[in-house]
Order: sequence, then C-alpha cells, then structure tokens
Amino acid sequence: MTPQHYRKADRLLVAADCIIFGFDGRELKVLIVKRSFEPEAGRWSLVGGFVDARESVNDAAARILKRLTGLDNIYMEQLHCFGDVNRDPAARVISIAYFALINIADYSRQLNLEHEPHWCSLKNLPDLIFDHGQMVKLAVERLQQKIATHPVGFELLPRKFTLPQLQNLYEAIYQAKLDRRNFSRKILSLGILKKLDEKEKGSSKKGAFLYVFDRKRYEQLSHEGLKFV
Amino acid sequence: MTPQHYRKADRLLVAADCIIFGFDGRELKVLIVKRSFEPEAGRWSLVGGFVDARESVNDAAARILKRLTGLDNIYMEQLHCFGDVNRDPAARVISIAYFALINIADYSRQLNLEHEPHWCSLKNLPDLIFDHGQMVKLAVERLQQKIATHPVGFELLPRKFTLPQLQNLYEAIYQAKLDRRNFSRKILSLGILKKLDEKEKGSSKKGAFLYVFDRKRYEQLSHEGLKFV
DNA sequence: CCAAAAGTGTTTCTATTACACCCATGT
DNA sequence: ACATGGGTGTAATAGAAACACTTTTGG
Repeated sequence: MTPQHYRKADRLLVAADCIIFGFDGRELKVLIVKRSFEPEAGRWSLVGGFVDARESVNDAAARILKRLTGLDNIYMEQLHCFGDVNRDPAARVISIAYFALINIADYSRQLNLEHEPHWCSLKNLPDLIFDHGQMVKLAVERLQQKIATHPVGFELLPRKFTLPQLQNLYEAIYQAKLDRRNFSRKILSLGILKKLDEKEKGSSKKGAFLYVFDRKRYEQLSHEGLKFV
Repeated sequence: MTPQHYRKADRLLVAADCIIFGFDGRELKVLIVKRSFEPEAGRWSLVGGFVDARESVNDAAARILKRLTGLDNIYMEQLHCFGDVNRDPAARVISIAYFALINIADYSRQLNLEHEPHWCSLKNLPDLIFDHGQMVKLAVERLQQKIATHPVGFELLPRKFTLPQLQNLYEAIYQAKLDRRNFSRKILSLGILKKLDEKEKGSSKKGAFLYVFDRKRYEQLSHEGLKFV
C-alpha cells in the first residue's frame, strides 16, 4: 500500500552501469561491450542494465557484472549517480555507476561472449554512448584516489605478484613513472605484504620474488591511515 | 516513444535527501526537519523530496534545498545513492543523498519554518528515519576528506572571518584540537586568503584580523594539489 | 593589573626525493 | 661475457610536529 503522499510522485527507470577495470601487466583497461538493443544498438557502451524493483541497487550492479563476467565477489564500489534528464535520449533513465576491479586472468576463464566484450586500453577508448565516457573519466579519478590509500590494487593482480608488477600497476593508474627504490621501500614498509620463497621468472632472467597481500595484517592496521603512494 | 527494450523494466520512486551542514562558531550542525507525512510523520528526518521526471537529480536536490532554506547557489555535492530495497518500508524508494554547506547567518534570514527545521549538533543527533542516520555519518566522513584538500570550509563561514574562527571550524569537523601556530602558518602559506585591515572583536579583547577567501588566487593554483590540513 | 585570546619563531623529527651500484641468470 | 631486469642504501631536502613567550585590551 503506497502512502498517499507518494502517489503523485514520478517513477523513473533506474540503471546500473559498471566501469570494469582490468590490468594486463602493462596498461589499465576497461571492459566495454557492443550494445545489442536500441537506442544506439551496435555502439560501444559500458556494461549495464536496469535495476529491478525487488533488488537493491548494489545487488543490481553485482548481478549485471556477474552476467557478463561470470564472476562473483568482485571488488565493486559505487561511483556516482548520473541523473541528467536527457542523458539517455530515448527515455528518462538515471544511472548509478559502479566501478569494479578484476583480475583479467580470472576473468577470461568465465567470460560471457554474448555481448562482444572487449578490453580496451584507457588511452584509445572509443566514443561510448550517452555519458559513459564521463563515467569512465570519473572512475579513473576515483581509482587514483582510492589506490593511494586503500589496498585495492591487489584486486587487479593475480594472488601472487611481484613488486615490479605492482609498480607497473601504479604507474599505469597514475600514468607516471615511479622510482623503483622508493616504491618498494614504501610499499614494504606498510607491512602488509608477505614475501614468498618463489620467484616469478616470466619477465626477467634473474626473476623477481613473489608476494601476497596479507589481508589479516592489514585489518589490524589503521585501515584509513595507510598511504601507498 | 519508449524503446522496446525499456518497456518491461521497473520504474522506481527516486528521492533526493540533503545533509545540510552549518557552523555556529563552535559546533558543526546538521539541519533536520519534522516529517509531515506518513510513513514516520512527526519524526526527525533530513530534508528531502521526490525527483521529478522532468528535472535532473541535481536540480531536484537544489530545488528541495531552496524550498527549505530559501537559498540559491549553495555549495552542494552528491554524496551517495542509497538503494536498499526496504530502506523506506512504505514503498520502494531509492535516495540520492547530497550534502550542502551553508552559512548559518545567511540562512536564518530566509528560513522557511513550515517544516520545523532545527539545527542539531552532530553529537546529540536524535534518531532519524530510515537510513538518514547513515547518510549523515557518511556525509561527515566525506566532508572531512573534502575540507582537507578543497576550499569548502569558507562556505560555512561568513565572508569575512578570522583565523581562530577558521581553526574552530576545522576542529569541529575533525573533532580534534589543532596547534594554532602550525594551523595559521599552513593556511596562510597557501596564499589564498586576503588579510583585511579590520579586526573582529567579538570573542576577545585584543581582536583578531579578518580575512576573506581569495577565489581568484585559488583558481590560479593547482586546484587539486592544495593541502589544508 | 590581570585575565583571555591573538600573534609569532625555532627546533626536532619524520617523510620524501634523488640518485648509483651490484646481483643473478639466460642467451 | 654481456645484456636485462631485480635488488638495495645513503645523503639532501622539505614538510610536519612540538613547543613558549609576547602583545593587546576590556574589565
């Protein structure tokens, strides 16, 4: 029974759109799809869908992400509500944008190819429909802020990773070179990485030691007070 | 003409709720109102209302703020979308929360008393309806982050203010004491305050010099790079 | 003359930056 | 043996924190 006062209020279509970031070891990538329905069918777009009356907006975003990637339990965070009247020329639709961080290797196993997904490097992103380009731009800014103070970079890497890999990730996200010595000192001084006895020999002859993120140790620390860069 | 694919999607009620911060020289306050309709009529709530199909979500928030405070051109920023299914037990309503910063003195002239507005100090905030308590909590966190790097504190003060007043504001927002000498050195070193020849003598015998925020100077600087605390 | 708040300078310590050499190994 | 990328230490600098005395003036 809808209360009296709510009756005359308008009801709107509500979408959830996901900026899905991935990292291939070199570049930061965004997952885009070919839109399969009108308007703008055939053009590149973010993964999205409508929020159902019987699910929370967060759940909707997770459902949409899972539909495409087959992945559960992904790092995902609400970004912003895009609410301009004509952002979708076909109807009044507001969109809640989310950004997600996934490990490309995990993902590629579970890929749902139905929508022609494509990892696109940030630098040569095509024009996206509606305000999706703005969404990506804002998401990159938020990711830059986030990764400076929260341990989210690990979401983009395999469970075991090397310091050079981690540094490449930060460099890709900030589009800037970092000093190797300063970077490793700072990251290691946080005390949240466990060094393994194994080495990764993929990218050099000497090989680089593998590390894992020690979430327990992290939980014991200040949570908000860490500074990664 | 709504496209085919949109037809079967659910339409939801969308609200905009505002966390309106004010500062009385001592404490950070939030503006709350007595809710005048069911459900939860008579209980304390944030200022809010439904988003209209023909206005952007941001415009809706500004309209709602204006209705209560009579004020235009207020500093306002989107906070977060609250989208749980049962956040409003009476109907499926998602809410886009905004926070606004206003100068209590300006405001009190224009006050719309219809809704029994009340400046409530953060420390003894009563229980609010729905998830409005959470909204306030999140807004305070965001304000703390924001004010550390952006010149938004001035929105909460009169146009002319003293350094002790500005420091009180920061102390109220962070709930922490700051060192007077370090604070004034740091703020002044940003070069975005113009010192006036007048003194404010309200709160001390000696009187404190008045300053104004020099927005032009600020615009010329890095914009994102400033650090206030 | 004294209480109360404003103004100001120096020292210490910590964090950041800049920078160069040796190591391990596959070819 | 050498090229490639990995690992590490130190010195200089900048920024943050800690700290105490003098000034003004209304009562």
